[in-house]
Amino acid sequence: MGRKRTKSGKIRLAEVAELAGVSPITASRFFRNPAALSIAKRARVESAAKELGYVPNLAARALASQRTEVIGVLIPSLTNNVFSDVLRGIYDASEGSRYSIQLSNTRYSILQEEKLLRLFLAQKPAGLIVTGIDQTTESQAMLEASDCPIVQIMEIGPNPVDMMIGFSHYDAARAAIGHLFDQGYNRIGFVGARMDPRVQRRLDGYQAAMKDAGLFDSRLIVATATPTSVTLGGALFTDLLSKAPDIEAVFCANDDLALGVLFECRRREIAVPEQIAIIGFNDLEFMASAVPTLTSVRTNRYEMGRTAATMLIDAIEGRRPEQPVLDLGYRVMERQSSLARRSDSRPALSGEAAANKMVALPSGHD
Amino acid sequence: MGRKRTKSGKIRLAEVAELAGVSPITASRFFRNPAALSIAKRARVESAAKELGYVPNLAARALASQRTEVIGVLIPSLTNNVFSDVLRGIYDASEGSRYSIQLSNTRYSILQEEKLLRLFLAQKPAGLIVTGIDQTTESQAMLEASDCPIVQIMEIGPNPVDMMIGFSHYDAARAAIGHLFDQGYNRIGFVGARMDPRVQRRLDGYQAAMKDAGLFDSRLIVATATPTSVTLGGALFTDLLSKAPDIEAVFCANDDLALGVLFECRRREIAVPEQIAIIGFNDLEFMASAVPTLTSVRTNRYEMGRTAATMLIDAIEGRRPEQPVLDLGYRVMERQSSLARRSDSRPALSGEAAANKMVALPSGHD
DNA sequence: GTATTTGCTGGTAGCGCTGTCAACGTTCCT
DNA sequence: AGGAACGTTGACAGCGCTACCAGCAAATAC
Repeated sequence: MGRKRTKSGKIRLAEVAELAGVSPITASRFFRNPAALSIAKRARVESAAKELGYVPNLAARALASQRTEVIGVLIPSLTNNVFSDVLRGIYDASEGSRYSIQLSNTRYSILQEEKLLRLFLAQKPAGLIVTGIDQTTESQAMLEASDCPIVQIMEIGPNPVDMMIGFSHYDAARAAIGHLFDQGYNRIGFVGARMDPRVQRRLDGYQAAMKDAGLFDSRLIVATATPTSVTLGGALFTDLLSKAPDIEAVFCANDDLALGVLFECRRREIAVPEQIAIIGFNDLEFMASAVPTLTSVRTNRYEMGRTAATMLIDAIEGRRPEQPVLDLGYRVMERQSSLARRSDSRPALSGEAAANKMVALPSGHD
Repeated sequence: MGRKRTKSGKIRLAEVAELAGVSPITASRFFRNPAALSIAKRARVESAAKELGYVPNLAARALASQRTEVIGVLIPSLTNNVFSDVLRGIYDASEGSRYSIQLSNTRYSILQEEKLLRLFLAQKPAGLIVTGIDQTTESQAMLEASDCPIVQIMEIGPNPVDMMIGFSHYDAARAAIGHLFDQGYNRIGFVGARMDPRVQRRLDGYQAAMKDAGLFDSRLIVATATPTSVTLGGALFTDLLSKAPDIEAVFCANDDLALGVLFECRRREIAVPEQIAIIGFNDLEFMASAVPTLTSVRTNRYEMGRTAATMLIDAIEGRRPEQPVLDLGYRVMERQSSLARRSDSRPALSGEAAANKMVALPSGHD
């Protein structure tokens, strides 16, 4: 027990090295690149570390190596369950790796994002995951100047800072409206909340589709900056009904709103889809078990987070992806709430399986 | 521009000190305890730091001071929206403070929790937030031995490691069942998923209430270890119906299950609450706008997270709370889905406001 | 007026680890 | 056999900051 001089037996790399009978630097290498050691020493260091319960001091490592093993993640909201799926993917992918996640919330403010970015970058993160493509020019410049890999998630656009993974919200919205057209609905309302850039692009897609079909009418649009909720869905739908009582279908910018619309229909005894069809966005779990089951645009959020983190870690470790921009696409999950119109027979409440026809995959964008 | 020798103009504390005309140590003090400086130097250092855009190197600080400004948070799940509310509270409270949040996911495994705890503790966090009171004895020992403040969240129990904030799931479940008794329901089923310790204690509360009333019947209980979902709610309810077709009400261990039960009732054309009453747990946002509106037990998750982080930061900075164990209570939000039974008149679909009667607040526990 | 306290400032010496480079022994090649 | 190439190891010198203690001036006490 005379090995360590510090009180309370602090285990440093030096202690491990001493027990293993090697120099500290060799022990250090064991943790960073075990392959560089001979088999014998590798085993000796390993068992010494285990015996002493050695845990490396990350601060010292970061200071000495001039880099951290932190992946910074900037997302606009913790409330929105869309992001909790993405986060789950990110955390899952980071688990087992040496990297730890540092999460910050921009609250949908690109100025706040810029501030946080400056803070993050100063700590020399190993990599960065940022949401969306609407950074300030200042943020843009900082990201360009930084020497760590960066992944932009949630959507794809023309000028990736580095890597990018997401899908086209514009195309996805067009596909949703296209599906409703196919099913025979023409007078389609739009209900949106929060109206962040991605929701805005969904609105753009909706508008373009409606205009192309010669069906555009501004009275069909209800949008608010208020954060989304199920209750709000009901309220906005009520609004929409008063502006356009003759609507045949509603495209909801997210599933919470769609559920609110469904409940409001039930409250008003409006039959879905016979009187009004509903389509949501994101395909949260509950959509498939609602009554009627609710059509939605599936977005691969968990996979997006997971792939983003995996790509990032690969890039950090020098394995740059051959494809820096990944379009994860979307998929219109057709369910009862958007069954074909003007069929005289009441639609049977059958299972959804048969109705899950794939309408679009990778959004063949840019 | 000949000030700094390092390439690319790295700004260290020394640069700031030089520009301000003070020693590095004085500059250092400015950031840790400005009050210790004379007014004049304080201003000089401040403007020098701003001019150079100085950002402290956290790794160096941590290494030199032997402590970090990291608050470790251990939660069992990122999927469960209960935790996203708690997390939002934690992040909100940490914002503006000097502390950053380090989140890890135990996946409902106390062994995983133990492993993560060891990792965290080795980095000397400023404080720790852990979920629940069911740590392994080893974890318990590590927590006791650690010298940083610790808050246990989500529930309260007899032996706090340090601080504790939550409520009694047992009492809350009893209150839910008590409410159903009051409304005239006797044959009450239990539907639970995941069955983590807190859900288990809700089940215990349910069982105790039923036994006390002489109404216990094991066929009334459907519980599974499967993670919760709306769809699962429907499936478990189907199970329950087959085991006990004569049930009058269902207590769902969480709101997702409750929504699934509601949809399943609709699918089977079972009138709620006329044929079967429903009560959920957590009072997620959608409960109040479902049709019928769904009764639930409100738990103050955001406040719990926020208060936990605030208490922790206070404790870190030496302001220990006078009350180390905080019971945040719960509240049965009475809504249409549990309207009084055997009233011959169909219950009117009135607003919920009047029905929001407080049944219980702080759970007067230990 | 001297002794003591207080407030502010600076010097020195690391915190625990890793980057760089040199040196060693071994194997392989010509 | 001699030299090059490789694989493996270690010495040294910091990374940027802060703990500790000493020093100095101004304020207070006697």
